[in-house]
Amino acid sequence: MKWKRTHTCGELRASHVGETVVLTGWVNRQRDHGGLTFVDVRDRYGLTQVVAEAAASDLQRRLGELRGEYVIAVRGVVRRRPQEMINPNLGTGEIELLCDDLDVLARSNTPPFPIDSDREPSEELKFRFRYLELRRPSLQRNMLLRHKAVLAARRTLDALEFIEIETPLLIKTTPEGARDYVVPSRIYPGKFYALPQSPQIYKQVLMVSGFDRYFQIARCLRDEDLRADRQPEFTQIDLEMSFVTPEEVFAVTEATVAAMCEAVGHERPVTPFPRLTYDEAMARYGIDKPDVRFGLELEEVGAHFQGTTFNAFRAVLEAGGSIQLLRAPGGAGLSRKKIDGLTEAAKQAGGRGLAWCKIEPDGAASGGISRFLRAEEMQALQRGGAEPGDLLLFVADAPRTAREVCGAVRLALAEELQVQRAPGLHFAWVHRFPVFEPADTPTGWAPSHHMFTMPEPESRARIESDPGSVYGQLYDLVCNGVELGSGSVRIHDPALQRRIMRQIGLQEEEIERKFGFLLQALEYGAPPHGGIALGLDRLVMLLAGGTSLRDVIAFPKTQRAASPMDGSPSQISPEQLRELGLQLLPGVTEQDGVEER
RNA sequence: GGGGACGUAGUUCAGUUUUGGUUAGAACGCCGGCCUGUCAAGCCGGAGGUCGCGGGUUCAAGUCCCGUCGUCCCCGCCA
Repeated sequence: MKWKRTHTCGELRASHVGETVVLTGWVNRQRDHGGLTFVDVRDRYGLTQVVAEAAASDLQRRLGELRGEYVIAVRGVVRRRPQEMINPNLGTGEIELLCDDLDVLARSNTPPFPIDSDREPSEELKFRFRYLELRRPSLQRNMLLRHKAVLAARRTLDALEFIEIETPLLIKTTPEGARDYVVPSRIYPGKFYALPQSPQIYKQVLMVSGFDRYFQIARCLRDEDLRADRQPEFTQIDLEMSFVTPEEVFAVTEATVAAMCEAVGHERPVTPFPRLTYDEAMARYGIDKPDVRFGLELEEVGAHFQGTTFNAFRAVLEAGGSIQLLRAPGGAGLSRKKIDGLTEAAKQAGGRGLAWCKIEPDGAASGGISRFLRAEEMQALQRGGAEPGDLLLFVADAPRTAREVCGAVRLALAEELQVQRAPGLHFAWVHRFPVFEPADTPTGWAPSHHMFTMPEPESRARIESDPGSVYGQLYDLVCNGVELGSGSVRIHDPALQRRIMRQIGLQEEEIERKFGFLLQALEYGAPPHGGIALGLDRLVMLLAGGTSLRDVIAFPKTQRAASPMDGSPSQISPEQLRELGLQLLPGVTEQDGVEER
């Protein structure tokens, strides 16, 4: 390099007029007018117009030879643009650089897609040329936003006396949960490490060690199928505190999240965040991660139908089921086809169907199940707020199913009606979850979150006798219907921990083999502790206004968990396999679908 | 594991169904020329195609059928 850069491409203003400066960057666009050539130089800070005039004809010829994405250094004098040539869309639009010399630092092939364009290339291309995709303004912005958010989190947690400690990536495989990514051991042929699904056990051990406020920006890996909001490797802001109640975890989390919002230019959210219990969330929204930006809340209307002659409702009520009502104001205008679409949503959510009727201008019910509705039932519904023009949707089923199905219909209905959502980010806590949920395990129960959650004291006696009624000190942070994080107060009593493990069907031998080290640690003075893990990628996605984690992760994987840029995953050599004591099953090499490039 | 959408020039797409039919188009980009105030510069000219890949039906396939690969969305899965 002939010169050192003196300013960035987003920096120069009218106040710099007259200074001789050096800019470096990529050629964004070049406009050759014959006797006058403009080159826009771009770096991550902005764009500056460089100009050469006929007076310096050789230089102008060299500028004219520049092509898109060439990397250059330009030296020149900052000059004010003529008044009518000021570009108000550009931070540097008041000035331009009158070039006196140029150094081409690197040439570039014609890029496979334009960097400076709103037109979206195919996902395939963007993956293959991820480094060029990252050069585009939207991802430049998102990466910067992510950096600022993480920095704000670190600063906040540091100020609150948290210390950042790294935990291992090569750990022991644990049962339960997601499928592990596994790493073969060379030194112990036939044995494997697992990559962590979260630093859960390590952070609990750190509490035993006396690091009473720990955090980590932790990479987590889960070998499960991908979604727009799910990558196989993702990042959590993982934190754990000793001697705490959920309230203190809430306060720390709120402070951290609020600081992150503020750091990236969002309004600081009002704290404390609203809270609702799991039961309340299920009763009002039919889901444990409610989108509270709009109403359309569920209503239990079983009581209205005690004497119903409508068989579908009567059978459900007699079996102890529930009837959930979703009232869609103005929904009477929905076509039969749209209502069928909602019924489809109900079925997809595990429901048997959707009962509905419309309220006519005169207050009478029409369509759907209207002919089964008796006068007193209609009156009860009207007292409950049903008005002319409404569409009433009913889900009758076992209580839990009825709510879940109705919750799914609620979301579909909001889409269908294009219900106005409150703008901005709406955080909320959902807490007091059941510890166990019915599952296909030897005991019929699995942890609803994870097995380290402290059951509420009053319900501990029922762990064995009535697991479904055991509530835990468990909490989720949700935002705009997205689950952002989840945490709990943990069990620090080894005996209680063993009871929970047995209740989810772990055998004594298994407990010792897989969790013996944790249980042993708990025998040596384990403080009461609790914490939370926040999905950093999802939070940043919301802050950035993106719709996919690919928008906020520099090098994400495709839906099939591959990285087309570098070609991972890839085969390993026979030597590597031999060294690890591994042999591939016949046929697996042919199944390798990753295209060589 | 299952359901759906997409794949045509360097890129984004039209053409594919209704109807298989001569030489597959557009815009942007690229290459060359002209041009002293552009900033999505303009004007003139040019090059550029394995219609993802393989097979089949047909006198004839971008178009119909089967398979396969890739990308995306969803279900299952994700303590």
